[in-house]
Amino acid sequence: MARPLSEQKREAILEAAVLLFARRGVWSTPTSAISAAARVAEGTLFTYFPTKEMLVNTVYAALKHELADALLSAYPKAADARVRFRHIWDRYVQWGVAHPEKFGVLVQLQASELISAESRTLGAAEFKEFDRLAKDSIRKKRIRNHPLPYLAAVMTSLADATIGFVAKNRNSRTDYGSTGFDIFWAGIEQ
Amino acid sequence: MARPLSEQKREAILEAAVLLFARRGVWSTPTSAISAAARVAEGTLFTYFPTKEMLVNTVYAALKHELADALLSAYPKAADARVRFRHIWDRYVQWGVAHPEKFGVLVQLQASELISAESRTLGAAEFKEFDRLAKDSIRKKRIRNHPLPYLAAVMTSLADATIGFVAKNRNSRTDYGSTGFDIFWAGIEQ
Amino acid sequence: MARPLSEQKREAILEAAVLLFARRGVWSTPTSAISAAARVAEGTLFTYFPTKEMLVNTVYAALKHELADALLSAYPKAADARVRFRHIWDRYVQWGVAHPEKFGVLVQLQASELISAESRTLGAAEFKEFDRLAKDSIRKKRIRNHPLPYLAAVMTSLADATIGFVAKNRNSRTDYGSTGFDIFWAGIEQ
Amino acid sequence: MARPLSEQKREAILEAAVLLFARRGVWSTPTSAISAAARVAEGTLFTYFPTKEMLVNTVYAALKHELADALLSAYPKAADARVRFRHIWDRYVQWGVAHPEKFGVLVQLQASELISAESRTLGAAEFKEFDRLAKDSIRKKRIRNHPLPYLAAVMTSLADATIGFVAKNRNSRTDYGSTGFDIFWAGIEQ
DNA sequence: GATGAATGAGGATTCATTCAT
DNA sequence: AATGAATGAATCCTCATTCAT
Repeated sequence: MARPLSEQKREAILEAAVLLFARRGVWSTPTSAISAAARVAEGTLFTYFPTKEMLVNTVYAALKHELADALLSAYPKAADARVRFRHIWDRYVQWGVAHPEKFGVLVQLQASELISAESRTLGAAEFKEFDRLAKDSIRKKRIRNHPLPYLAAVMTSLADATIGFVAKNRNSRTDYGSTGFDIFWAGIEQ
Repeated sequence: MARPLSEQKREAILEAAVLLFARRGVWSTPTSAISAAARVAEGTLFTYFPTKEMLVNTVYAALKHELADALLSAYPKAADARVRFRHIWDRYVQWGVAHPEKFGVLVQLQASELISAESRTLGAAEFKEFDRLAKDSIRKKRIRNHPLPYLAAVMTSLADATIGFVAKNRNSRTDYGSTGFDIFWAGIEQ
Repeated sequence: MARPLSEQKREAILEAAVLLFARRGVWSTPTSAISAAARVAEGTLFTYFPTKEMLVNTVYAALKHELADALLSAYPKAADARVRFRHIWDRYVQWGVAHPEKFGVLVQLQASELISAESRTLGAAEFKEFDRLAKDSIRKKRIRNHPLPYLAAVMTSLADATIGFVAKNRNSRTDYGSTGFDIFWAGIEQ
Repeated sequence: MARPLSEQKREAILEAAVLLFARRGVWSTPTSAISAAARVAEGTLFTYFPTKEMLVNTVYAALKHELADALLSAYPKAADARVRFRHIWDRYVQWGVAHPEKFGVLVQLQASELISAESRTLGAAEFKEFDRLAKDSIRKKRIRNHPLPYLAAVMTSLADATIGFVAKNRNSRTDYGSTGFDIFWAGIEQ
């Protein structure tokens, strides 16, 4: 048998891509820079990702997945709706603040025509726990009745906007994380 | 004597740029495509905009300005805070829905590393009426006290998220425009 | 008005291409080598020939045309059929011997999948004087009746084979040029 | 102990190469495509043929050999010169018509700079029966006296040209195979 | 100022070949 | 010997920008 594909190299490429995308922008980072940063030959990148576009979409999927994962650790399944929303909100914002490059790349990719419709659909599907929570809360009349995708968009956009403020105002009077959630919750609660 | 720069050509270039940026993405539209679409020679573009980056930033500024302008037409200066917020919200959303290419480009540019910090600052400054309204409303205790830039970000991000839903669901039951504003208002009112 | 396309540069590129194709083979000569040899920037080549394939097909057409032209100078229109055939034969062989690179490239291209069907058709059309002569000779029963394209192929292939021998045996006893024609004529005369 | 080289794999690679060379051209077929078609690993190809060039030359030699072989089956050693020439001619043309891919590749390689002088010499040597026949016929004054290599070239080039016409005009009035031989024979007979 | 040809650095891939398994 | 991942030089072409006309 030949050398097996190395998960380690794949990861290195993915990580290097995120880092460079964050620093220089997706379109301004050549694949050669990525392979160099990953300490891999230029050609090797293409044995793991057949095109740059595929690499970019994989980066997107990976980040979405990581973010979705972060939302669920220690998720208080049984708690009150507000508590659960707050948990998700907090994790979301914390992840963005803790991983500014990753978060920046996610935002960049969100707006990019490089991400296929399929990738977007798959990315959205990662957040099914949010959907469950929202549906449950609507049924229990804790929040007003809105289409689930819109609710998700509202939370995401608010959180995205919030992350920047938290990051840039760490020692300000205002706790943007809490403030943001309060706005969000007041906006949707019944 | 030298011919003076033609405002008409400048406009043609700018319009062509917006159209093509919307269709193909900023990075995937060569300046040559823009000059062709504007019916202008390749070199001419550079007598109006010394670099592509400058052109992009000018496009950004122009769109920001146009949007800001749209918010103010028939602005009910004397009306109640909620009415005025609603006016701005509606105009914002309407503009986005009515000019999908322009709106799309704005979103793209927002997330792009091509837009200089200066451009962003200038862009934000266009919305001083919003700031005035917000400050006034806080003083009058119609809305809770939040830093003005954050309030602006909250409204913008919510409206941005809303525009997509309005555009894609024109004949759905849900009136995303109103729904969105209700959420926004409930979120910030005192 | 801007700089006009330079016929001189076009020629230089074409000539450089022929030379390098002859030396290194079509597939082994990078466009960069051609532009360098033509003392032109790499990009310039592509303003004259949009793709390498187009360049190759143009080279082919140019050589075919040059060869066809050579056949006709001082063509004895009124002479006897044999004399006219001999004229064409001689000119063909002489051209091949006098321009070994060009001839070599033509042979190479003949066998290449880079030459489009269209190019081949156009190339064949250059030799209409031969067709006229052949048709006339058949009518006058100077040569046997064969389909014109086949007759052309017979002459061409024989001449092609002959050229190599003439070139490599300049001072041999055998005059391959005459010998070849004798074989050709004996083969087709009535 | 090491596994011995497998004649079967060698053949598979050679056959795959011919097929792909015919379809896509020698230069446009990557070795990886050949190994894939031969159901062999990419690296394996190189244990049988150290370089692509070697592989190509081997393909050439194999085809030349196969063709030469075809000429001799049921060769009428004792028959009249014309009959023997006709036999060789017919077999040659038939082989080309019956194996269009192989024939096409041979033509391609003939014109290619990939084939070493040595390969060409060895290839020519395969046709010694033709030389014997020619020498004999000259001595017996059945054909005119020409250098043997030139005679071979004349026949080969005529036959090559003929094969294309036979292949493309299977149900035409003209029997290009016979016609071609008649031309050839009339050209060389004494 | 307007034009569009000229420039050449840059970039995503490809591919023959090597080498670890 | 067989495998197929790893390598990196090489290639065609693009495109922002310059410059001759």
